[in-house]
Amino acid sequence: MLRSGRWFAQLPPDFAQGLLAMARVRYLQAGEKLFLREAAPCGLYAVVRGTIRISGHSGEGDAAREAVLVLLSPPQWFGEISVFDGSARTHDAHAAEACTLLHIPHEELLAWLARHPAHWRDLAVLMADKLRLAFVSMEEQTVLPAPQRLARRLLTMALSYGQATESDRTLRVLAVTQEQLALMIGVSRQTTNQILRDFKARGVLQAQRGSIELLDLQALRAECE
Amino acid sequence: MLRSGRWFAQLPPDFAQGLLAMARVRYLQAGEKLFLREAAPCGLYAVVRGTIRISGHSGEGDAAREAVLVLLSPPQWFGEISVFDGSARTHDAHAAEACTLLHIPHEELLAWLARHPAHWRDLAVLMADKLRLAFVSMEEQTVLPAPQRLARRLLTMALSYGQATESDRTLRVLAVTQEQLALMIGVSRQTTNQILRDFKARGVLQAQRGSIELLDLQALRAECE
DNA sequence: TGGCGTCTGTCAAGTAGCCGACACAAAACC
DNA sequence: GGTTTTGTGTCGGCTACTTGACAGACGCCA
Repeated sequence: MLRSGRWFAQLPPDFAQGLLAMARVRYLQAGEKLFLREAAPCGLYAVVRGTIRISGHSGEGDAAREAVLVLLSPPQWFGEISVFDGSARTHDAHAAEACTLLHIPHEELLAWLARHPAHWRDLAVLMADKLRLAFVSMEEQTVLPAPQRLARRLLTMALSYGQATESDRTLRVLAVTQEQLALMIGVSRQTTNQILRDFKARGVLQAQRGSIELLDLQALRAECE
Repeated sequence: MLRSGRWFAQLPPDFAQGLLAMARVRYLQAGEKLFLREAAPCGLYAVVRGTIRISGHSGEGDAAREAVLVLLSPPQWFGEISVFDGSARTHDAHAAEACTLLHIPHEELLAWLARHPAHWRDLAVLMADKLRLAFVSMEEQTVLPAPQRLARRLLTMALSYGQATESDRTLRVLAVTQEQLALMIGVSRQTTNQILRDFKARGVLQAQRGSIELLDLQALRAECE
């Protein structure tokens, strides 16, 4: 399963083995929290089953506006920033649904890397991938209107944010509510609903309760303009 | 000068020395290009004097919409993503004004790091800083209205995107046109102008042709809400 | 089985920010 | 020195999106 992820598949075998040897399996129930913003580094994670929601809450108190950064599904790895700089977590991580994770504890990983320093670079490649994605996403956010943003986000999610190696591993059904989708692309739920209705009318996708089924990836790509 | 940057100042001395030993000085005229999106990796850079504009152009042809990602001033380092993954550049880099840069060539840097693999981590910390900034920026972009976004961006630029170590090194005058500012925060030039007028009326800042002078950082912080 | 909470669909009213247009000033270029 | 270019200030009309409100549908749980 993990081997289907682009990053993990391209790791040197000894690093991949090392990671697996240090890994502990961790189960989360739907809604359970993994860590919160400002928390101390606790290591690296991989999603094996289920979905993790990475989000940030900006407004304090009752006027709290939440922004969902990303929904991580297998075989995504995450949590590496804190491994590098030892600083606090940037976001909250919650289980969007029941999850199975691999957890590589912080101290153990540091100790291992101290013995194999060349592999710092391999771990950094994971961060480089994310930085590239972040740049693309920032640019889209500033220049594209909502419908294109939504189309692109759906496409990116279907391709597991670029981590799916084989094209046949694209997800046809995305487990996401319209509300979460709205928070990701930064528009209201109502607008998201309108755009989806539009796409549905053109046979691009179909909406079920709590999930979206992509019917025509080619058409979706066309919607991105 | 470089030592006033947070990242460089915290580097282990041998890495800092190594970087300087490999560095070549490079001069750019205003408007000259350094590299373009899709270009092959050419190494790591540091701004010593002047300003580099990092931007992306999305629309092809005449309907080209440009998004300015960031304006880099001393003592910023950039270009490290391609060093890690060897892939193409994510953005265009142009000299916004006449610049002096340090350039550490790609192959040379790789060779040096091969001899000192533990320093891959130190270089990665630079990327970690940027990823944190990118996350914050993405969140702001989705949840905050334009005036707050503008206020925060001005503040971040004044603090050299978190790379200024001493607080007295904050820039009071930002060399940026309203057009560029608009492209950075993703609103029209007209709207940017309105918001600036508002800030000016409250004594937060003062606008000259091609630059903005921050008069009251505390008040600016208040505008961020 | 019924009840409640969450997700979805849709409307009407309000508004933030866009676009095109134009005037003016400072700089740059002969 | 005059001409052109580039940046700034400002207006009015228009659209996309927001907010708030409500109703129906599905799923979970007592």
